[in-house]
Amino acid sequence: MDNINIKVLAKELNISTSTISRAFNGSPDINKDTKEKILAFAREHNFLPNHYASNLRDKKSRTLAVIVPEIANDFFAQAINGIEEIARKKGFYILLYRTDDVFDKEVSFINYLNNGKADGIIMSVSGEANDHNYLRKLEQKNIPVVFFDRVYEDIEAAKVITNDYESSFDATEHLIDTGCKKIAYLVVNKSISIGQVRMQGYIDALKKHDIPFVDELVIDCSNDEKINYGILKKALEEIKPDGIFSSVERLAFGTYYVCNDLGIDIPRDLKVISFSSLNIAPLLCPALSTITQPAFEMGSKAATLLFEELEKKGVNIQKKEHVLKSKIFIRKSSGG
Amino acid sequence: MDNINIKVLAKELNISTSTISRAFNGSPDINKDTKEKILAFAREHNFLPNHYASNLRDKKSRTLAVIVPEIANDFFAQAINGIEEIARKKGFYILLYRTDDVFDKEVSFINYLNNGKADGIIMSVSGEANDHNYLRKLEQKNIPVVFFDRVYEDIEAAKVITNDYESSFDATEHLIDTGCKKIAYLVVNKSISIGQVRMQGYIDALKKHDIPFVDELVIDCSNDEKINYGILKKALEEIKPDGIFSSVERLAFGTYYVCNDLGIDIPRDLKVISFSSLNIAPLLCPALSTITQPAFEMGSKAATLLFEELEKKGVNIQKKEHVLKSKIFIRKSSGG
DNA sequence: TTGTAGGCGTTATCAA
DNA sequence: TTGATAACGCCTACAA
Repeated sequence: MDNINIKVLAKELNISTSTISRAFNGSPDINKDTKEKILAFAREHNFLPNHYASNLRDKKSRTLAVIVPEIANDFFAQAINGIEEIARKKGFYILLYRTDDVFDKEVSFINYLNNGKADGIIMSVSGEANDHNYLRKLEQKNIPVVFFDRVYEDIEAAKVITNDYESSFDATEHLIDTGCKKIAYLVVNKSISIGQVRMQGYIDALKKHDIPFVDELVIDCSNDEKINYGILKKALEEIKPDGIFSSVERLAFGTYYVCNDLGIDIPRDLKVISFSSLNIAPLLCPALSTITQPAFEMGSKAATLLFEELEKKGVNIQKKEHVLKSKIFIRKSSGG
Repeated sequence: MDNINIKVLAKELNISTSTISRAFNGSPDINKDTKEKILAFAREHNFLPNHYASNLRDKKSRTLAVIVPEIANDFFAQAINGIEEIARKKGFYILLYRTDDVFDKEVSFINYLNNGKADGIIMSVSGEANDHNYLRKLEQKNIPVVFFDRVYEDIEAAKVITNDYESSFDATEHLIDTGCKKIAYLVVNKSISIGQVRMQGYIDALKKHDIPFVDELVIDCSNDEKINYGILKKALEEIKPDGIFSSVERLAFGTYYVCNDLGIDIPRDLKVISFSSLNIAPLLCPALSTITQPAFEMGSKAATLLFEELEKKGVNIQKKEHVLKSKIFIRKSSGG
């Protein structure tokens, strides 16, 4: 009995394949003893129904695709945990894909998902918007998508985001309150929606306090640590800001490194606050003030919304933005 | 043309299904023009061959299962990246599963994988060894397994580990060299192999320097931050070690928090070194001395070994331990 | 180079 | 409560 399957089992037990199948699917139409006999025999022979055959019949994979720009990142790792938590309760598994912020990888994976690999998709988008028709194809196939954190505005789907504008406004205002006059905004990709929203909060806070917005203070960085080091060093040396509002955790770390090397004292010479999901922000030198998104909750919320869509029966789910709140933690890096 | 498939395409194009199939599988037995016509038409109608049907035929899923205790953890996140890198090159995708260090979850997932969901498995095991027969079943199904970091000694499989004994010995000796007389060893689960190996390095380093091993200095912690805080606080207050060798990153952080609260000065009163994959260890207060495993490389090595097994043709792959080297970074927390 | 046809392993429908 | 049978969508001998 090498390649065991339902047919072989049926023959061995002198039972039909339908009955075997019923034993595995919690069907009520089966005698208890028969079922037990089948399951016992199956266990003994290490048999389980083949997923691909089942999926082919059911057109269901019980798999969720999760697409994120990076994995080795506190925010995304925690969000994945949140997704997994919900998925697990539903008996679903996670197919994980990392885009490295490369648009083409996102497109190719989405296209790959287009035929049966996953029942639904949860994603934080890679980058700036070009043509999003590759996502629209999913609709035709009834594969729902939920965005979290980084979204495409032009795609109709459930979206889980945080109150980025408000947090950014508050963070910037906090820096102003501590006396900063020249606050730089650090961003990785100015053009993606999240970078823009956060920048708008920054701009409006400046405006409220009659501080002119200076283009030069928007420091556009890359995904490469070394290049960023150069950019940040140059900015700190030449522009000499007295406050930093970083829209991305990594850039705050970069700032720390540069400050260490240049002998700039945080918070005396430079106050820093950053979006960050780092648990040990209090242990940094100095403790980093953070705007912390509820990463885990965002993940679980996104998964919950996805399951609502998957389970809907004719009823239409609200494809709208669901806003969760970030928390601001003032610590020593901004004088707290 | 709602539910499109190879048959529908065939009818539309007046071509047989086999030819359609050939167009998608890089078969040489097809006219170039025919192929182009088919692919163009398919693209236009947003068609791709169904994975489940293909997998069912081929008995291949082009999917790798990755099982880790946690995701929101620098070591595992980096290792997953390494795995993904290789998998991607091979056109494989990642099914991710987190065990939370719960043995039963590991068993249930492995059993789930037993029939077709993945072609191979890369795992860092959850916990102490009980009965590992659930893993042996995979062999029967020709689903290869590669372990990394945390392994089961009694299962024959390729294993990617680091020179833990040596690193632990060196780290402990380093603490001794800086003058520590009373070094505590922090561990989460004494009984799993990795905790034991690291402890042995610690013990042997003590022995070499004629420092008696004291059982009380082995601090066995849990997976719960709060409980650990209590354990560590008690240990630091009552046992008053002058050195800490932590086998797990999290416990070093816990130590930092306790020291902050108790006013214990690192490194003056207490020197600390820890296994850790934290990138920003230099930014901690004080900068943390670390034993850093090559997490990314471990992941990519594990994946490479797995593919060797998957691609083997009759040839037997060496199911042995592959040892990569950790690096020790001496920083301020241990007086560096 | 293309077409025919059988089967991959499962499950739902229908009949018994 | 059980069994026979026809799909699910694809791929690969084999034949043409």
